[in-house]
Formats: sequence, structure tokens, C-alpha cells
Amino acid sequence: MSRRLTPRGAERRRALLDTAARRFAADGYHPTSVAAIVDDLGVGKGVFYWYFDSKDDCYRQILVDAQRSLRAAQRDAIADEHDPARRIDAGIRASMHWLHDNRHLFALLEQARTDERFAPLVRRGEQQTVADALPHIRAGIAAGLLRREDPELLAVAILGVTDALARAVLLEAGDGPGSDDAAERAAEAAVSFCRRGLLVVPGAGTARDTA
Amino acid sequence: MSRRLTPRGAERRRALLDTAARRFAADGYHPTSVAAIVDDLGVGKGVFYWYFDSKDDCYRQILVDAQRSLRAAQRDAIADEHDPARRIDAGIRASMHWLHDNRHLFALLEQARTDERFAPLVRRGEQQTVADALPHIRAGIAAGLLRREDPELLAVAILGVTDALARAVLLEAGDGPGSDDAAERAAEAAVSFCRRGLLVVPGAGTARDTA
Amino acid sequence: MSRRLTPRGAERRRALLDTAARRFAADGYHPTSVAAIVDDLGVGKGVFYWYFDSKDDCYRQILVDAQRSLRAAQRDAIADEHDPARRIDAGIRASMHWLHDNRHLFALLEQARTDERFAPLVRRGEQQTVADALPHIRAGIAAGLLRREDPELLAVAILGVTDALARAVLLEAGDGPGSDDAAERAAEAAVSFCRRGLLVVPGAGTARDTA
Amino acid sequence: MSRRLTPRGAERRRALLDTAARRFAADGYHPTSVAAIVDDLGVGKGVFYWYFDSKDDCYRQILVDAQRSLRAAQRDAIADEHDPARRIDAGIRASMHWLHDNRHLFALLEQARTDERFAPLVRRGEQQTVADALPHIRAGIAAGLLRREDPELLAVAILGVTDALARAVLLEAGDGPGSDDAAERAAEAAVSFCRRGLLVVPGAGTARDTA
DNA sequence: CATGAATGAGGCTTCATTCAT
DNA sequence: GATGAATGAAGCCTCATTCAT
Repeated sequence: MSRRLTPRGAERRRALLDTAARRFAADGYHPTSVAAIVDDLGVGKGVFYWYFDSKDDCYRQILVDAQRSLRAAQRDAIADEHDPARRIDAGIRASMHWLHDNRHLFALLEQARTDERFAPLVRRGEQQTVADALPHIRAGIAAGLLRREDPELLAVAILGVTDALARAVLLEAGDGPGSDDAAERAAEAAVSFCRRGLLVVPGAGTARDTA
Repeated sequence: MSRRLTPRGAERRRALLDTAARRFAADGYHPTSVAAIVDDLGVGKGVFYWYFDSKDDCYRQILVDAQRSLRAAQRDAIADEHDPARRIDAGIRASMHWLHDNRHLFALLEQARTDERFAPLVRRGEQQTVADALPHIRAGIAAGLLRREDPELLAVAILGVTDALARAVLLEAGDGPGSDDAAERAAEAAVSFCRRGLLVVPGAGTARDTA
Repeated sequence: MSRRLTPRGAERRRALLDTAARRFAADGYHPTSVAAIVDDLGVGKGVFYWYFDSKDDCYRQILVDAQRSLRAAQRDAIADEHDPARRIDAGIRASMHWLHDNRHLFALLEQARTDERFAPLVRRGEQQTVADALPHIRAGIAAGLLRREDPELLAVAILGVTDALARAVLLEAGDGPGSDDAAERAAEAAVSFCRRGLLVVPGAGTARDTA
Repeated sequence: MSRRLTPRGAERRRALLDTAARRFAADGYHPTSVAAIVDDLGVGKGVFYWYFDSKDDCYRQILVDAQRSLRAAQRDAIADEHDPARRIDAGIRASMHWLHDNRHLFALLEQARTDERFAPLVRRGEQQTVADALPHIRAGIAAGLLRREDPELLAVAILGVTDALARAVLLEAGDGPGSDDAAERAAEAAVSFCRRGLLVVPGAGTARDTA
């Protein structure tokens, strides 16, 4: 598409993307009909196809926008940190808060990752995130702060911890009050686990942190 | 259903489940038509509805069977270990190998978890796994081997690391030769990360492990 | 498609082709909806797609069948003639009668020829007819019976006369009684025009014909 | 419509008719969307509906204009001829050249003739052409120059030959260089066939012509 | 037990036409 | 005069499910 849009048009498009994202997140790609989306918005069916080439196209736009937004949040979060380990901590916390604030997009991304059709797109975004983290991990290793392991696998593991805790705490717990606290708890658990793992290290005490 | 089946019938049912599982894993629930499944097997459509109440029912059977199988593999793996930390290691390694040997079921589970319809079923299985791990984690903490954190969150984090590395190494890498090695590497990375996390712990040297 | 069909299935398919052909001929390809075709036959919409891949596929089958039938009629008609000129006459007469007996298919072919989508298919059939006629025209020229002109252009001209008269007499006149006579008259006019053209040939008298 | 148009408006209208005619000719009536036409011209959709009542109306205007133009070409061509047979020759040649110069309109007319919706309009034009030719044919017969046959059928046959050869040579051959020659050859073949038909007339030699 | 034919609701998409700006 | 956004009917096609044979 990439039609030239008037301000009113741009607003319409945004509203469509948002409505669609929520529906897709709640019901999945296939069970969400274009009719349902436009009905939610109270507009005619043609509107949808004025702004998007297809249902598939709309879904992809949402994914791309979501990933751009998440990455921006991560970038902003680590801008002020210079210590490699703290940068990673900040990235984890920022991710967790973004996932909390945009729970429906989180669900959407998880969903899209398991769909052959959209997996490449999501994968691209994740590889980007991994790539963003690599320099800091490498720097940490070089500085003797982080364990000498395959940096790529470390990055993947960090993402895995973050996602799993986000899923457990944010998606499966519902949206009741106190969910902000939950996000905070999930962030701290992720940071803690990623830093020190499971084991008590003899001689290391329980010093809050060393980085 | 749970019809009484002749031996030949039981075989048919198994073949259907297997064919369906592969199709579902490859294409997703909605894009896989019942027609495609029975065509793959070269039988009529009636057969499918003889053994299953519906497409939905078939999908659920696959999920339940897969989870039962994974859990059995985990149980077998830790049967011989008595040290809590080693039990966890063994569970991680067993999971990784099962996920490798049953890649299509792994994909299927990941997929089902993001589908509102089947998520409760998958969640039930995961909570079971978490519950299975809890006593060992609690024992480890009590014995002063594991860090004193919320055991449930620790369990979730372990699963997250395992899944993320499995996904990165098993699903996204393709099935070429040497994928066994890949599984092995993924298992070791998961174990290592879960034990010690990212940080170099001063005073702990690089001792292989302490557990 | 080319599905294996039971006798009942084959009959269904034939009924669909016939119903569709009449609708297509009357209303054109685009204005004829699949819904209209199946409604005419009183069956469900799915039936259509059980027998055909698409509306387009169905249309093509009709065209191919029609052309096969017309060509067979032409072949049968000239089988008994050995004189080249008489063979051409017989072909013209047979064509005219087929076009009369299958007026709806005639209309369909004329229509398809003007549709970029189907023109190649129709063209192929016409070129076949031209190719069928060429040997007889060449033989006639070699025997000194026919004028020495480009045989291909002669064949095209013959088809043109036949079609134009068929259209004028068969399609545009309606189907009232006496339309058999009309076909006969059209056939004679076509034969006569193709043999001798417009001009009175001095010295040739008005001898009925010479071939 | 028949709105009073400013000069600029008249130009716009002409441009629309021309763009539309080419699109309609290339793709057919139904597959050509109003959107495609106005996009080709780089104007908004409103423009189209300012100049035409509907897509149908636009198509008809094109047909009427085309037929008016063809008829004018024929009229001009025979204005200088007084011999009936030569008049017919001239008409055939003029038609062939017009069809060549306006190939897209030729295709359009052929197409419209097979569409129930527009056939009456096209038929009206053809009957006009037949009517135009009739007096000359009658005069030729009366003068003993043309064979004594139903003049109307003769006229139809002449049109049929012209159209068939035009189609074979102009439309199906593509627009490469040398297509002017092709038109010339087609015209000569049509004239020749219409004059003398297929048969060698004994005693008539191969005299270039007799009319 | 098995098959293949049938059903019909429902999904995605197109498009002629209208109209506020 | 012109534009682009909007409408909604209508079209093609898919597919889970049923059932006569």
C-alpha cells in the first residue's frame, strides 16, 4: 500500500491497526475475521482494504510496528548505562515493562512466532534484539565480568528467561490491579536469574550484586 | 470417543494422530484441513470422524499424548539422580533431547500455547512440569545448594531457558546432519546458564561446578 | 481435477457442465455467478468445487468439450467425400448444422474468443480447424480446382463466412420454428459464396457449379 | 449526461474515453475497474463520474464513437467509386485499414458483440453497414455484374470474410513492424476471396479481375 | 468400517458508486 | 471541477461435518 494519507486517513489507519491488534491477540489470526475488525470500529468493510492490501498485510504491519516499538524501548533504557552487565539488566527491565504495557502485542508476537507464515518476520526482530545485545555481552566477557560462553547462546537464554517470566506473570495472571507490581517482580526475578543462575556460590555470599 | 478399538483400529488411530501432528506442526491448526490429513494417509474422510469427534478433538489428543510423553522422559531421566541440582540438570537434558527427537511436537506445543482454544491444555501440562520440579528446587534451597528465591519463578525461568535454546537451536536451524550435536550443545548451554547465570563470581574461580 | 468419478459423479459433472454452459452462453462469464449455476441445478455450492477447480476451470472444460464435439462433426462429415471441393462444402454444412444444434455453445465460443483469458484456447481450436482444412485446399489447388492463393488465408476466409452467416441467421434470428430451414439456407449461402464469390464470371454462364 | 463542456472538459472527456477504450479492449468490460481507468490517467474517481453516468455509459459511448468513425471511413472510401463492384472493394479495403489503425477498437467491438448487454448496440451498427452496402449489391446484380443471390446474405458474408481475415492477421499476429504490410495483404485477400471465391472458373483464366 | 459425494455457513476480497471536503 | 475516503452488496472459494451407499 503505502498510500499517501491525509491526517484523517492516518488516524483511521492507526485505529484499524489498534483494533485489529487487539482482536488478533485475543482470538488469533485465523479466527479473527476482517468483518469482526471493521465491525469493532463501526466502519464498512471496504475501509479495511483501502488501508491494507490484505488481512495478512495488516497483521504484518502490526508485527513490524510492535517490534520497532519494543526495540526503541530497549534502546532508550540502556542509553544511560555504561557498565555492560547493567546494560543487560536495564534491557531486561525495559523489555518486561514494555511487554506489560503492551500485553496484547506480546501475545501477538508469541503467536506469530509459531506461525510458519509470520515466523520469519518475528525471527528477524528477535535476531535483531540478539544482535543488539551481543556487543555488550562481548564487552562484559572481555572485561572479565561475564562468564566466557558463546555470547549468542547467552543472549538467547536471556531472552528466554524474560519471555518465560513475562508469559507466566503477565499473560497468565490476568489484568487485575497490582499487575504493575507483578511486572516489577517478574523483572527482578529475570534479572536475578540471568545474573547468578540457580546455584549458591560458596564464598560469594549473597552480596546484592557485583557488577 | 474412547471407542473400543481392534488392534488394527488402534494402529489406524495412531497413524492418524501422527500424520495429523506433522501437518498441524508444519502448517498450523487452521490451515490444516481434515481433507489434507486424510489425503496424506490415503484414506477417506469418514475414517477421521470414526476415530475423532472433531478436528479440535484430534488436536487435543495429540497435545495430551505429547505432554504425557515428554513428562515420562523427564521422569525417567531424574529417576537415578538424588542430588537436587543434578536432578534439575538431568531434567533439562532429557527435555532437550525429547524436544529434539520430537521436533514436530515441540513446534506443536509452542503453537498451541498461543491459541486461546488450546492454551489451557498446554498450560496445564507446563504447570505439571513446574510442579514436578518444585520439590527438587525446594530441597536444593533447604540444603543450601540453591539460591533462596521464589521456587516457582525459578522453575519458570529454567523452562524458559530450555525452550528458548531449543527453539533457537532445534527449530530454526533446520534438520541437517549434526543436529544431534546441536541438541547436545543446546542442552549444555541450558544447564550451564541455569546453574550459574551470566556473572563471573569473584572468588569462585572457574571451577567446573560445585553441585 | 480429473478426480476418479463414480457413474453418479460423472452424471453430476455432466449436468453441471451443461447448466453452466447455458448460463455462461446467455449471460457471459463474469455475470454468471457460481451461485446461479448451482441454484439452477438445485445443489449446494460445494458441489461445484468438488467437480471443478474453479469457475475458470469449468469454463475451459466447456470450451474444450465443445471444440472437440465440433471437430468430430466436421471429421465425420467429410469422411465420405473424396473430392477436395466437396470436402470443403461438407465441412461447411456440417459446421453450420452443429452450430445450429448447439447454438449456446456457438455463442460461448464467440464470446470466449474475445476474452484475453480464454482466447488462446479458442484460437488453438480454430487453428486446428484451419490445419484440418489445409490439406484439402492444397489438394484442390494442386488439382487445378481451386484458385492459387495462400491456403491458410483461404481457410480463414471460409471460417469467416461460415461464422458470420451462422451468427446472422442462427443467433440473431431467435429460435422460432423454421430455424432448421434457416440453418439450411445459411449453409447453402456459405457454400455458394465460398465457391464462387460475388462476381458473375463471363463465359461461365450460371452453371450451378463445376466442382 | 451530454453536459455542456468547456474546451478543457471536452479534452478530459476524450482522454477518458481513449484510456478506457484501451483498457476495456485489453482486459474486457468486467475485469476493467473504474479505478484502473482513472489511475491510468492519474486523476481521481470523481472525474469519471463527472463525465459519465456509469461505467456502462462510458463503454457505450466508446462503441458509438467507434462505429461512427468506421462508417465514416467506409463512406469516404467509396465516395469516388461509381462501379458497384469497385465500391465494395473500396469498402473492404477501407474497413481493413481502419481496423488496423484502430486495433483496440476492433477488439472492443468484437468483444461487445458477444455481450448480451451491448450486442444490440453493435448489431445496430453492423446492420447499418449492411444497409449501406445493400444498394450497391443490388445495383451490381441488376447490372449483371454480381451473382443473383440474396443481397443481405452476400453483405453478411463480405463482412464475415473481412472480420475473419482482420482478426487472423491484425489481432492475433501482434503489432510488430511490418504490420502495415499485413493489413495490406489481408485487404487483398479479402477482396480477392469476396470477388471470386474458391473455385477456378473454367474459361475465366486468371484474369486479374473482370469487374 | 470406509468412501466419496454433498451441504452451506462463513471467510477474504473487489468494485461501482456516492459524497464531504 | 476534483479528490480520496467510505460504503456494502456480491462474488469466489474453503472446509468442518454428515451420510447414503
